[in-house]
Amino acid sequence: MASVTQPVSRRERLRLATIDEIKQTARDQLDEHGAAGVSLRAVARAMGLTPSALYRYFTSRDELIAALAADGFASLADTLEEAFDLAPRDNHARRWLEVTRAYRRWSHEHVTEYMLIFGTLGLGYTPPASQPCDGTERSVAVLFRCMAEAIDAGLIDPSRFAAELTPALRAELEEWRADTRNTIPPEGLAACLIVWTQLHGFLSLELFGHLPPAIRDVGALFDQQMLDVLLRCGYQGPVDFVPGRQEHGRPE
Amino acid sequence: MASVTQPVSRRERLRLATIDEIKQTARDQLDEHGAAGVSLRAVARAMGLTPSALYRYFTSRDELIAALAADGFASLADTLEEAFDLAPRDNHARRWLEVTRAYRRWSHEHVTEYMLIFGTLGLGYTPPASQPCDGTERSVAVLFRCMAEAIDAGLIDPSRFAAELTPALRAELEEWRADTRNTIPPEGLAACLIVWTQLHGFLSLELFGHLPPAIRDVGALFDQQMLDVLLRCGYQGPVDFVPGRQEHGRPE
DNA sequence: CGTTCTAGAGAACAGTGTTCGCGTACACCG
DNA sequence: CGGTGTACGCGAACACTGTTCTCTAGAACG
Repeated sequence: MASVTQPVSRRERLRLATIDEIKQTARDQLDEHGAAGVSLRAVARAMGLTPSALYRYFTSRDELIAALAADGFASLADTLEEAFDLAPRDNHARRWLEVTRAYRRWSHEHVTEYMLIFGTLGLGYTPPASQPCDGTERSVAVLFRCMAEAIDAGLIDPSRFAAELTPALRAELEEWRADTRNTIPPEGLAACLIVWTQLHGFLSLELFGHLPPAIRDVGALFDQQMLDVLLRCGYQGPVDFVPGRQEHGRPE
Repeated sequence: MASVTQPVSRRERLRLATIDEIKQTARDQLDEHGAAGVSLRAVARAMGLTPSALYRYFTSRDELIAALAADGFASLADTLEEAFDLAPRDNHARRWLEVTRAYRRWSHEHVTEYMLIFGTLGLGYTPPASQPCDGTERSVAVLFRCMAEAIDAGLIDPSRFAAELTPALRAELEEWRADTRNTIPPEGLAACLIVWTQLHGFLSLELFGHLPPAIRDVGALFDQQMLDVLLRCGYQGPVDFVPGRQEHGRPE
């Protein structure tokens, strides 16, 4: 959270402060009027500045919004890491549920930022190459750590995926493993991708309003899917369904 | 595709023609510059019209874009229904694969429209209530029909979901079944929601560039996940993995 | 034929992102 | 401490945008 050292002069510190103020003001507008409603002029107005003054800190509006998205992803990663550390280490299903619930909670508390990250960015066009903005990798890393430790503990046996993977796909998963320097076998990575897909798919449908309106207890459905996907990945430890009350029904 | 009858006067026909021309011009801009890059003035310019003239046909820019989204959804529904009808009726896994592949193909051929539908709509803010714009229901209906027929054929036994559903959740699923007038039991609807989540989650991650770059053969991963989710829902019929070449690796 | 109404033009307003040139006050260095 | 450079902010300007008026030519209808 806090910066590591203070290698900055007073000048630099003020500069970083104004950058933060700009981003915070923009975030407020983001929450109020959505991604398209973030206006440089409005930000400047709220700060008592001239529009052109903002160009000392961001070269364009798109860069500002990209910075917001990067910050959002980092915030999500922080939340996930915290949830991971707080969750019980011995109950892998429970920890998985806690982490994914934290994910969902974050997405509800930062709807616009979530849409900024996972929806079209509100920018002119979508950035084709996913810049691995650090937050991305950290976030998925937490999810994958849940899987990896469950595998290591012998509670998940992803060997059933072996038959489903083509040789080429297996090779690419191996390559990916080498890139990210983790120790999960290709079958485990396939499992990781499945749970990550399921998690993201659910929240995406929920936040964009595509879940059936009859479902009011969305949290219960979420828990069901998150625990079910774990079971379907070969998890063999104890699972307590209907665990604890869910705080969030529907957003708003 | 074609209109049912011709209850329109000549005047009305011309009007519909210009509406179509406006939408097509806007679609071109959508593909080129993204959702945020659709400009009423540019559309008017391309058509040799005055900006204000467009307001005879759409009350605002947002309404134009909403119309584009609705059309997109309808187009997706058409594609899915066609794929469903063309697929073999006896091999449910195969049909499921064909339908989901058609879904993916459509999303690749209509990236911007997909993002318009499932990402933030490029509008000022996201419409909180998902207006059931007909295309939505038709699209998911096709997916659910795949499941329903597999259940009816005795090839899917979703009873294992029974233990995962809370009583409240089960009641809401019953309610939803009554709303949509289908015959799928609550456990089957839970299965439907899982496959729908998995499918949408995958495409959303892929299109927004969040899949690991090492995966080049995205189509193979897609097939694997789509068949796997079917198995995880209790499908017990024959499944042939590595079925046929996939035409699409990565978009672009 | 006369009336009605519609498609479109054209101007105007408020707002936007972005660029450029000009001061000025502050941080740094000799 | 005094001079100097530079980062900062201002203000005007340009080229856009969505949207709303008023007004007119012309087609459709009775």
